[in-house]
Amino acid sequence: MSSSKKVRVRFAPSPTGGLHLGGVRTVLYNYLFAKLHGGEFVLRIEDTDQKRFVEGAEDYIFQCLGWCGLQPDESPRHPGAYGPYRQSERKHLYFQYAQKLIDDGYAYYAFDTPDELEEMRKRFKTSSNPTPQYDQVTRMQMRNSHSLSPEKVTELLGVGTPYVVRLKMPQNTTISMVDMVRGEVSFETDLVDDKVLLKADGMPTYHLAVVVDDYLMKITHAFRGEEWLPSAPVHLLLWKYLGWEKEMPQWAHLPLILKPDGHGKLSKRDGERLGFPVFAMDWTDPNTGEKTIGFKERGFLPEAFINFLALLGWNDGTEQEIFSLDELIAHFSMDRVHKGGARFDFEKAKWFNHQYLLQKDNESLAKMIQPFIANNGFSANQEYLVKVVGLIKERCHLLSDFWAQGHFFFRSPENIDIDAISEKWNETKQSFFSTWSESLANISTWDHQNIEQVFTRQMTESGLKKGDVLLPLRIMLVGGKYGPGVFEIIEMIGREQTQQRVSTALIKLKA
RNA sequence: GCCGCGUUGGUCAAGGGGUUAAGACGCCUCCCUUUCACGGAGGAAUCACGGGUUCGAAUCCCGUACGUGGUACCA
Repeated sequence: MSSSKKVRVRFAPSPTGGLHLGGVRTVLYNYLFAKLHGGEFVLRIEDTDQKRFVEGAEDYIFQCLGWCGLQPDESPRHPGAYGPYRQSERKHLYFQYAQKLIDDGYAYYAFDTPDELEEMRKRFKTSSNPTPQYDQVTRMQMRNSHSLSPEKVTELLGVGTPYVVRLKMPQNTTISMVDMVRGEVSFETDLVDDKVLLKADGMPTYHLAVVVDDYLMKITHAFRGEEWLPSAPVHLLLWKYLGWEKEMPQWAHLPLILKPDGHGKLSKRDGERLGFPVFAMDWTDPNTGEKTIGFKERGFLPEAFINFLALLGWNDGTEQEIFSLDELIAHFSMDRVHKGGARFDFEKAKWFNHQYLLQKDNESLAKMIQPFIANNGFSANQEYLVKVVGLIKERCHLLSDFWAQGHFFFRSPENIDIDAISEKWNETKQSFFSTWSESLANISTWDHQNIEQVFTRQMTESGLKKGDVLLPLRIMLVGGKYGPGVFEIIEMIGREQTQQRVSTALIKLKA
């Protein structure tokens, strides 16, 4: 490890939409690594593709990082000494490096239009080579500063012909590197194409930008998704050609997060299909108006979300699964990151959240569920909510579950599972409930112990057993076979609500 | 197609020549609770396949299969 240099890592998203869970995990690993080594975590915005710019996406990224508690040390909003932090604002920096590569013979001008490229791919396409590349075999048949005479090139440049700059891949060379998670990996240059470095609009592609920026920003460790591994040789070559080989960061290509079922990388469509979030927070596409739900709004605690993500592809070798952020920092190491992709498991994610929910005190939980109750059109004071939380939290996995598990604390149940009691219903029960309900008016001390005592006495007098009446009572009150103790519910919802719900049910049962 | 990377129960995974192959989620059974959940006790379930190397392979090597990623003037 480069011991002398201060550790600097970066997360470099392109602001094109919601922040994917895999992106958050990449941020997390960057963050953990940086903090563990007393380094700096920088956020750089990769907005070199102006066609894909999405309004609000950058702001959204900041919000997500804020919610997760993974604040960058340097970013467009808190610039350090290496700004600007948006590639679009760094546009002027890249040309000189492209020029240097051309001057040194490592890159060249290419004048081919998009149509010509398409034509080439069509022309060389065979069944054994379905996607022909712009490479050493096709290079000389295209219009570029290798195939054209110097005079022609000068002329084309002179009249302002649009051009791109391409990297000239060397022949018959093996390029290898040591990846922090995979060990040594190698590539044959003959199989890599001449990547575009500078686009016709003067913007760099990712390939040039990532190298130039990582160099200029003194990045020491570069972590990214495994999908980048195939283009690693391009980047390796660039570091070398630009003469910065000794400054090159150490790479780590992180395993992908895969769909829970079927094939491929997890996408937001899977979330919609299977009913779970994929983005960190709600994201509304400003162009289509399409809204995608986030972990936050679905009821996750950020600590749980982070903890779950950390363990998806990494573990510290012990049996510990619950880690605070500080513990994660202390225990994290890149060489314990898995090589293989991990399937996303929403059930496990919910389990983590449940663990964190249980750790929270009722006061703070009550505050947190406030918006979820409000979403359903109800509200309650903090004191009441604290009690509700205390009664139902162990049966909630997500903050949003508090409504499903406790809606009856706020209103009469919309539906009553009458079938569950009607079969064994009889006149004795009917009259017992009727008189008991009325007698509620006489209870002086309104607490669940007392209510239960009275209930039990009357029940016995009527010749009934708990098994006969407890379930019916529960269903009258909450609507179904779930929830905390019935007498605690009665204490909470009060005399009138109880009487009302019982009488409503009694009418239905009689009919 | 080609190239890269990968492969331990359904899922996350420990284990890196000799283990009864951990643990967690989920699932099932039982206990607790006359609901559900929590909690407790159990259970089913795994080294992709084929060849080597070795006294001995989940562990090392080779091949195959499968998965996954890439193959853009997108990142």
